[in-house]
Amino acid sequence: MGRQPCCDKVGVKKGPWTPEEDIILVSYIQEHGPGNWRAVPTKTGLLRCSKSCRLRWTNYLRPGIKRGNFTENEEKMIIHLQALLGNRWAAIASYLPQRTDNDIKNYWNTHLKKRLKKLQGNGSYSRDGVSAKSTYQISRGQWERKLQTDIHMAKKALSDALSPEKPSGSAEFEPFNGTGSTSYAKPSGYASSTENIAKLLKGWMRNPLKMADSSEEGTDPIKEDKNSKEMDEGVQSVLGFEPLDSSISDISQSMSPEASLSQYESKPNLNAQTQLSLLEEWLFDEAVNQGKDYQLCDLALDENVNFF
DNA sequence: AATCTCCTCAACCGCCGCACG
DNA sequence: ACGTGCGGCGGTTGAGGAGAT
Repeated sequence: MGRQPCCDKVGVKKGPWTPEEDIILVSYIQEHGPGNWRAVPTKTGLLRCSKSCRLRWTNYLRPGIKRGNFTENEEKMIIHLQALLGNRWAAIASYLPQRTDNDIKNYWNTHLKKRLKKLQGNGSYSRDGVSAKSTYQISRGQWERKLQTDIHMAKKALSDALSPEKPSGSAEFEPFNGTGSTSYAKPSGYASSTENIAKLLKGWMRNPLKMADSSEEGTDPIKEDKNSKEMDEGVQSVLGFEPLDSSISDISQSMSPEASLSQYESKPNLNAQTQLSLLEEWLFDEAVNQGKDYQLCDLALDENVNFF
């Protein structure tokens, strides 16, 4: 009596999702929220495995996802974090809230790994991808422990902030439950985002080529929507600064509260009680050296808790 | 213009950990 | 304490696109 398969292998559709399927899934999640994936195929009539539904949502349809065109800072963060954490893509993705673990994994495998290999050949990088000039006294084990502490503290701070007994200004952005393990309260921000996706998909159905083109150009139609503006404003209110330029904006967007909160079970964020720790300071060192992201780094330093 | 090769990335597979009864 | 089921994660695959010949 082995484990029941997650889905019947017979009659389950595989392969690329169609816009129609996306709409069905998005509509369902808009109404019920993400979670209880096992019920999704039966409730929606989708001939898809529950895992496939979850994956499609988390990697593609979820609001706040940024696609394509990794910025230089994102690349550096990925390289640093990969060196630090290894192939723990979900953990790495927790520091790039707008990127999915799948995206980061793909980007690493297709771009960064090769590039680092080349650089290693030139002697610019050490074996594990960390710049050779950076000799860190702190062991990887210590970093990992501290990272876990960071995440734990962020989770605790967030759950404190969001608990109904302790209303807080930082709870301005209601989380939606990415894990589906608890009941779902539909926040307005999330709902409007999902509406946007539904609109997007409707547009896609009407004019698939045009939509495909725009996505290929790296333009995220969702960003064009007013919800995106709301997100930005939210980011600014949380971060307490206005992005100076596109690179700053990139980072602030990567710290989007919606995206962060959507995975708040595992993602640290820049909430009032959530500190950017030495890790983040370290990650942004190079950007700071390039004269970028001063404000974000300052924030990191201000909020920093000294663990050592 | 046709064919081949390489690259990208969405999606699948299987394992693992956790929650729950 | 144990078994079961679900969700999550990382590795891998393969279809389709882009570029080279």
